[in-house]
Amino acid sequence: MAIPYEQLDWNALKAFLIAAREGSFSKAANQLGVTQPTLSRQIFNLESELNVTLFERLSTGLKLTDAGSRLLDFVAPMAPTAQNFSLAVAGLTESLEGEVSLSVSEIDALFRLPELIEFIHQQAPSIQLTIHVSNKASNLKQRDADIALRSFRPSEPDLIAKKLTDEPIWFYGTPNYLAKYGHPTQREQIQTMQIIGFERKLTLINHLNSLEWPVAESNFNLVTSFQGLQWELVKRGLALGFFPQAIGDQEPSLTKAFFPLGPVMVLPLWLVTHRELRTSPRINRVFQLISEWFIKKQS
Amino acid sequence: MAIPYEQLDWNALKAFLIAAREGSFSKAANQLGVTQPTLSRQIFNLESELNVTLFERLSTGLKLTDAGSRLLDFVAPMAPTAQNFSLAVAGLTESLEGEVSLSVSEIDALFRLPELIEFIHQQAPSIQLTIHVSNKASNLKQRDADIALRSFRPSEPDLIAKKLTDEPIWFYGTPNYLAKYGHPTQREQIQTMQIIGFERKLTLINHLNSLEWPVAESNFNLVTSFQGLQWELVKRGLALGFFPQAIGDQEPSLTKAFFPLGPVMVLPLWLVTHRELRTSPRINRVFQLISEWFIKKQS
DNA sequence: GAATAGCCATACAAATATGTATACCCGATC
DNA sequence: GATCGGGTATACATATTTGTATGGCTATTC
Repeated sequence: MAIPYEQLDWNALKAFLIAAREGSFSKAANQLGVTQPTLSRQIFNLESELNVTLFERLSTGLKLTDAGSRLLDFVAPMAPTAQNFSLAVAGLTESLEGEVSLSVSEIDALFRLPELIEFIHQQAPSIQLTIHVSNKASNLKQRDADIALRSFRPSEPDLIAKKLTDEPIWFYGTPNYLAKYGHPTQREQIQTMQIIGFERKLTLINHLNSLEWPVAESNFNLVTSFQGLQWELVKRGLALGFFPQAIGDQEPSLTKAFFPLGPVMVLPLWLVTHRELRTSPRINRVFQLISEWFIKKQS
Repeated sequence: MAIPYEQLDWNALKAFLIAAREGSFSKAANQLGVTQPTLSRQIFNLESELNVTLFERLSTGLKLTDAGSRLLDFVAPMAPTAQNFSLAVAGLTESLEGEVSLSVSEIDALFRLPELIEFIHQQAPSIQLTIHVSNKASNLKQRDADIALRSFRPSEPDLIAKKLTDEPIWFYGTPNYLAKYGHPTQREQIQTMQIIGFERKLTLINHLNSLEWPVAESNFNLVTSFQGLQWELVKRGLALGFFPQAIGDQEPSLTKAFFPLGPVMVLPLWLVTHRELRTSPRINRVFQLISEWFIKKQS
């Protein structure tokens, strides 16, 4: 009855292979990084377990038994397999080629990624980028993506995070829309205006109220979570919208509203990745390139 | 730089394989015959050594990383190899087919083996017998043969020995040769007779002297170590010869000399084998058959 | 023949691995 | 929402393995 391979001591099989190759416990022990008595005991234990004498011990070294010779042929292929595994490990940990997945919000995908991807591709052309676009927080722990841009600090202790910037978020509108309301500069003036809303608008309303913006549901007649549509509706002069300053200021048809009051809020932008940053040169490289790009953009 | 396969922990590779297959440390631990914390630590150590994260740990179990998936493909072939090895072990320890080598002296080869081999072949036809004929003691430890018939007890502690019989050794001669010397019955009468000598005849002379046979070099004018020729020369009436009683009595043309004085000496006959008797069904079987044959021959 | 080097096996002390117990997390069910 | 079952990680006690030191054997060299 054959012992299941799960129950076999694979290190003892390795020891058998090396001892047979070297013809000596002393020499094989050197190769294995153990001492001769240890190896002697390991082979003895293997022989006991298998109920087969693998070697005769001579004072001049080892002599394979017939059984030993025969079994050696069966176990020998494990060595090249293990070596191929080790080469694959080295290839994985040392190579800059391969795929890195990046998770970003819709607005970042529309306004930042074109330029950022061009930058990354110039710096590391062998890296394949896969972009996941979602406004939901990517689950990096479950490997939805390797790297994410997020506007909140990650709470998972396993993730690695770097803060890229603090982004002012302003109300933006067309000059015509703002002229229609007299170029408002007081918070109370917002009560007669429209703001593009998200799906969870009660949360948004409460949050703006806590920031002392006296808004109500009547200010949110247009609701969409798709940030690209928000952008287009604001550009058509239908309502105000919230946008990061770095993005809003790039659009000539939009201008900040309530300018003397400053930004509505400030959101952090975090670059997040999972533990593999420490072992994957590719992920590490992309992480660094994104970081550099934001630094450049701020200077 | 790839780690040499000798330095890899093959049991950890096995653990990786099984954990990936089961998708759970708890289940894999069961398969491996260890506990979950042990397996958890083993994989942690492997990840540290390889500098690669193989699994993400979820409270619902394990999720292979990209790296883990990729490396799994490289290490997977080790499992069938190990299983083939285990099957080969089982085949070796359980099979009655295969070769057994037997070492015997010339005289046994000539007079006993024909009948013994026929008996063994009838009882175990799948076993291949290889017969080594030599008057030198076979070195069983060095695997010159699996089993030996010897007229002295083995001194090597590693060998397994069974005493088959105590063989009387007689002087034999033709009736004509004995009549020529008056059918001798006194030890002194041997001084005028010829005895077939071995190559080391001084040792033989000393030994016979110690047994109170008054012989000298002049009694050994014919010397050969080839036992078959000794036999033929004695049958031609040229001299006396020493033969085991069981063999000498089978030859009608020969008769015991000095019969009232009894055998010249008594030599034991041992059946010897190496440790593999305990693990090889074939060797065990041949050992037993030989033993049985001698028992039958004596009754 | 004596000395030396190389080899394997064994006893005892030290180091390492493993098992037990426990805490925490998540998902499913009631 | 509370409970249960399944899962992983960690601390501490226990068991096992390994290293060090030593002895015995053989082959080679002087």
